[in-house]
Amino acid sequence: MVRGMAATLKDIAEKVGLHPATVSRALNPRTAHLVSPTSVAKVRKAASALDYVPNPMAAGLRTSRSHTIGVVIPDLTNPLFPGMVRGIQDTLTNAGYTPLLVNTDNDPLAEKSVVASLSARRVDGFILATARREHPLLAELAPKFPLVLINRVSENVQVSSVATDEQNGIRLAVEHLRLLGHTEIAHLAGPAWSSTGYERRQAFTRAMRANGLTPARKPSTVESWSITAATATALSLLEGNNQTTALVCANDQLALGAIEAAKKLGKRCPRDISVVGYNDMPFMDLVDPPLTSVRVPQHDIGAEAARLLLSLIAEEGPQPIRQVRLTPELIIRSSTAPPSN
Amino acid sequence: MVRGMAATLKDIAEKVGLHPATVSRALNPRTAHLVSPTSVAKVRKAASALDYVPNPMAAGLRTSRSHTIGVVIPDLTNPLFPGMVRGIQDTLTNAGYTPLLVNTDNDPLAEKSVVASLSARRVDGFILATARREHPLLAELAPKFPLVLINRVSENVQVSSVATDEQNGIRLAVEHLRLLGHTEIAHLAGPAWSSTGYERRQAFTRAMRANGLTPARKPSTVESWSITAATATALSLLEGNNQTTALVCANDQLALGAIEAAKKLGKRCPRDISVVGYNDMPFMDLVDPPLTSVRVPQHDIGAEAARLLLSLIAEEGPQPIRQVRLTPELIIRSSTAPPSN
DNA sequence: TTGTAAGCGTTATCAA
DNA sequence: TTGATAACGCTTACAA
Repeated sequence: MVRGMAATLKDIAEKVGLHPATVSRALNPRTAHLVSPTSVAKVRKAASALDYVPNPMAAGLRTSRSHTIGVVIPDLTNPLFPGMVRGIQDTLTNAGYTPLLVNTDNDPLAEKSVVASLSARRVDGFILATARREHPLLAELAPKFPLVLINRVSENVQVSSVATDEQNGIRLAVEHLRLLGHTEIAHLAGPAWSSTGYERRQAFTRAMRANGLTPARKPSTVESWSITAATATALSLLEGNNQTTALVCANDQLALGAIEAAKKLGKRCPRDISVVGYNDMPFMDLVDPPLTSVRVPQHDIGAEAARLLLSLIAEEGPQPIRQVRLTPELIIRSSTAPPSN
Repeated sequence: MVRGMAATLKDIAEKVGLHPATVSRALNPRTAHLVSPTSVAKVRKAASALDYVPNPMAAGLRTSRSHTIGVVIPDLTNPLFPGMVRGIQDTLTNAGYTPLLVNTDNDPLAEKSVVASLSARRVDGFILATARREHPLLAELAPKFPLVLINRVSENVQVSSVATDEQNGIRLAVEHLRLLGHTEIAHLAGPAWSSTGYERRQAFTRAMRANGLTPARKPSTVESWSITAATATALSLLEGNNQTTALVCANDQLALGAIEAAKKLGKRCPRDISVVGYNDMPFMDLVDPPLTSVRVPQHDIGAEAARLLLSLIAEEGPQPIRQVRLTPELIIRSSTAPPSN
């Protein structure tokens, strides 16, 4: 078949001597029962003989559903996201939906523009993995679209979400360090504008208290989720500080930066300083030293978010709010050890 | 504005007292010159007042162009791809196109089905990053769609492509090792079904000859692009083999597997064996030891492929074939050193 | 410069 | 059980 010449309902109708409307009904599982079995069979045969594929633009124009989902993430090259995106893709594709993936680079302006272009494409819903705590778009989007947040929850607006239990994850890290014998534990926190940065910082304070510990010092906040920024902040945290023996980091990039800083200061990880990361991105088992990290189930988060969104889309009437929390797991490797002094 | 109530051309037409067709012309940059400047101004104002966004399904149905591009990759969670995909996304989005991303997991059946679903969506073209040498779909797709291959070229079918110069990349690796003093150099080759595996293997033989060297032994072929498979193959390559002092690996995963195998055998990298990777994926500077690798410009490949595809789409008449080769670069780190004996 | 009218391929309503 | 018809929102000859 030549491009631009795909078979249509009309072609099938002519071939089998039925009306296009009947053919449409026969081919649509939801309406096929309205058509006589004989006709359905004939239509199906003709359809496959003609290599018929329904035109989603025509169907969408008529039904105003695109079977398309906007997936908004900060940055695909951040190794945290590919796993989640695949979870989303696998689930949506199975259900006959197509994800439209965009990046915001955590820039609110860029986010506004990509979300606008997704609305223009008439997506049927959104999965948002953007991490800013301030999120004006959310209030704007939530009433208009089925919506699921991943890897974070909303503080103000009532929206559905799939995230890990940060309290629990950070608690696992703190407990692990306490059990190793650490008491002087500090937190390398993520950016204050970031929802995970904020949540994990609070979780740290709480987990320390729950373990009967006092933080070695006020958490140091890294200005962006990057290794280089983390190195700089960790440098000033660790320099001339022989008290702190362990560091709970708000994600793996920060942990890598902390290890880098320790190396620069002539400290050895884990001998002089234990470091725990968060997310357990790919290859964290191969860095030097292999990183102890709180694993978040990336594929599962994505898959669960997609399932949840599809159920919201299927929902009649007002959108229910569902908040799913998945359980993180501590992966113990070689960046943590008992304190040496 | 409430969901499902977006403004249409007709709404604007009523507001400004013109016909919808005129409004359409005024809003379309390609036809705006046919409309009086006064009308254009009025229409533009009304359009933005009503938050008008064109409905791509309606436009697409009429023009049979979806402004959508199918992007087919093996697996998004392979760190080689996110950079390329972002290059594609950034370029396509700027041009008003939306990429539709799918994974094949290198399974020909899965590939067939995802490509079918993309055709069903009426994509305007394809970017294919699938790596199998046997590729029946290619011959089928090429006559029907504008098409660009990335990270590989086609052996049989004439299609456009953007890839790095594998000859050159492998040559950089071999020369680097020779300059360090290695003469007993072996190749850990990628799967034979894979086009890069095949190309790099050939390139290795040629580069050795060009450097006046004889390969330490016949290349060992790894059955899949995975670290574990590579570990197994490298184990049997290195075990009881004290002759080989350097390994050129067909990609970074294989290099990581080779290092793992060396460790298991009590060999130290780079002291006992030098290892070179290919691709220079993210974090290869942080593994142990930091990996010397041939860097391929991931973002550039994606961006260039998108630009090329857009130019093919704009082309009238038969599709020209353009083969772009980008230059790789050797990143020297600590997995290579002079031979110690 | 603008209006008219037809049609892209589908689905939903109504009638037979 | 099937057919006729209209409509979704847009573009594009063609006519005025």
